[in-house]
Amino acid sequence: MKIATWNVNSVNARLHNVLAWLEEARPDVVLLQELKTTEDKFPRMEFAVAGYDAAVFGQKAWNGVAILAREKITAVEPGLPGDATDEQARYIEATVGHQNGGGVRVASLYLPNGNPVESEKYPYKLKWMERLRAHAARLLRREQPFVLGGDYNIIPEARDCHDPQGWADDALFRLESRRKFRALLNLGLTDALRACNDKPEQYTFWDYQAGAWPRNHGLRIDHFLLSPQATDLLADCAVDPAPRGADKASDHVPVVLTLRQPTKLHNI
DNA sequence: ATGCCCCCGGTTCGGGGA
Repeated sequence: MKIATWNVNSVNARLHNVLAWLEEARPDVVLLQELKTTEDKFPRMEFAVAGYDAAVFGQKAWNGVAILAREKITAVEPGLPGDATDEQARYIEATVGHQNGGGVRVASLYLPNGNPVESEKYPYKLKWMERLRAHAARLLRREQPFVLGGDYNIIPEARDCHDPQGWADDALFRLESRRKFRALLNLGLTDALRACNDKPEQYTFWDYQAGAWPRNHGLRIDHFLLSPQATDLLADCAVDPAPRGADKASDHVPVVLTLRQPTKLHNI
């Protein structure tokens, strides 16, 4: 099963880029972030024609997350638990396939940016990360495969940034943010890319400004975190930088996770 | 130190992104 995550920076502005990539990469599941539209304006029909069912948690102009899948999507839960007053559409979770026979629980998440750090946006980011940790802890008690994929807005380590010193005080890289990310890993979750690939410059984002893409001034901020049961199925995880070079590109590129079928485990 | 670029809503500029 191929699962991709991609912050598309407006699903309607990016529709042709996304459809072209789906046809080429043919993932089974796609976790989308930054839809920048409401559910009624989501291009559901265009994705259906391409072979994908969709679960959408949208919002006018900002945020918005979705799950696309070739298989049936069930048990959809929009919103991250832990704060009934949170109106930002940044989390959607669902089951793809049959949970008891090769299916997997997946979440598409768009973690708050948190800049500027002296504003109320930074404590909102940190609290959101605490809510994510509490929710992940509950999911772990099910002892089943799950995948938390999305734009985490966290640079985990210096090798994941073109200029670590320049980003030292930024909400994406300051120690307080990275400590919260490590707390997620410390639950027993696995950063899938780093389980497969130890190389630097595995960037997933390049700013539109200042020639960041041609200069390769990137960040690795889009991640897949896997439960132990999903990690046991991990076959591969890799960034696909090619879409960043297209016309009208998103500033993020897809990360692709490949899981083995769980039934294969019985033959080991 | 700031803006560069790109998207949205809603009008030709402001807010937000990272």
